Amino acid sequence: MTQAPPKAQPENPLPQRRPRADSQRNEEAVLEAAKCVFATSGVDAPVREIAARAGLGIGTLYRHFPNRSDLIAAVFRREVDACAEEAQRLAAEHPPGEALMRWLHRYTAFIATKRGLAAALHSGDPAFDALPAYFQAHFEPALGALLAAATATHEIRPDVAPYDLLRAIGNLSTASGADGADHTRRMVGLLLDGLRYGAGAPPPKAAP
Amino acid sequence: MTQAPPKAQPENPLPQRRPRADSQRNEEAVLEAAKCVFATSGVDAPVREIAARAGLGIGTLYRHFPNRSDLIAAVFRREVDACAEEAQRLAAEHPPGEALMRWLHRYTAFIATKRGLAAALHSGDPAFDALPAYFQAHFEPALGALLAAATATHEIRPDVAPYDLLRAIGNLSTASGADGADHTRRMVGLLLDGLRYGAGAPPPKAAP
DNA sequence: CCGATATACGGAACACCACTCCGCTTATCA
DNA sequence: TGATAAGCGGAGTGGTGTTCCGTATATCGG
Repeated sequence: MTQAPPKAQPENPLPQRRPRADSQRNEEAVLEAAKCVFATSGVDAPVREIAARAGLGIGTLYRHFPNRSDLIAAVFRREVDACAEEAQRLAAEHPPGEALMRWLHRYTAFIATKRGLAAALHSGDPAFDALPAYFQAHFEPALGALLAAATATHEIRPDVAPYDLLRAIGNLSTASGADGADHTRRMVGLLLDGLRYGAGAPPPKAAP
Repeated sequence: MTQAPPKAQPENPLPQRRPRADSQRNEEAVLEAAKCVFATSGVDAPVREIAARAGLGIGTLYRHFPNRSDLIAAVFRREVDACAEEAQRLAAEHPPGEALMRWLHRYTAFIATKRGLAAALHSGDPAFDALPAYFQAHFEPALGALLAAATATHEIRPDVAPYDLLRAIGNLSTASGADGADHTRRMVGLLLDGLRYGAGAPPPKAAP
């Protein structure tokens, strides 16, 4: 009597049906729409606006992201992934020094779009708790590889840790106000010149 | 015909009646209530909560502060005033070195309550535009006087600018996370020890 | 190929927010 | 001590994030 009937019991622990294709497509559409809306209107943009841009109902959006902060966190992770992957691509397509410089500018652009998000990070919402670790786990190896390659060719000095550089650029980018963007660009440029300052020797092979 | 009637025209440019006593009392009550509510619930606390704590209607609150950000800015200015005034009080009641250290800890406490506000400052709301200047205009002379006095008695090194110290403590206080408060306290302590490091000589009179 | 059914969709409805409006109250002053 | 302008209170407005549930549809056993 306490046993389940012989059949017609849906297996709870292992749902067998593969996820619906439209569901995956819609989640993708929401993320893409949210990325655009956050970029243009900031992270405080209404959820309805995102749903509208994705061409979906609000209910659908909330099915995929139970609340606003989950959506913000998902978009953030997605952009971290994209930026970190670009490090590999740049390393494959350019010489080490140039790949490094290109990526650091790419990273600066990434940080620049995260002004509002930095504030949200300190809001205490548990959805954001894991983001700093995610950030570090992806960017530190990405930059580490670029730095190692550029160090090996003596294009940059060898004594700069990836994490320090990530943080320094992040902090420089918090400068805001009238000429905030300009000030950031100049200061980051100065920092990157500093990277090249103590290099061993410009050409690939030159050792006494 | 186009002229005004000979009398009974209220003078527009110079309102003669002195402001009503209850109005001043209520404005004061709103500021005090807002200070408490912001401290306990953060700057995102509902306006209704502040009005309720002040024992007033919402309309009354909005009569004094046309919108939320005006109220936040007013509370901020008020706390800046209180903290800056305390510098004078401490200078009068303690020897220069101790007055300086006590005030810097007071300032650190002030900064600690401004986590959410720092985010609001970058929100683009024009009500906050003048706050950084207000901040600097009050704190720089306050700290400058304390530093000068402590430098004169050789209790601290003479080469630290007030503005740098204010900013450094502010930036150290942005460290958040698991042990954010603790980390801030340790780092600020270290910074203040650094202040004493290069002093000329401990006692007031000792010159070779 | 074709129902059966779990899964996903859509948007009306809800709770809460900042902010407005206007009839009523009250402090000020002649 | 009125007359009257200034101030007060809170219901109302418009907009937000989030929930709920009837409807539509992709998947899969037959």
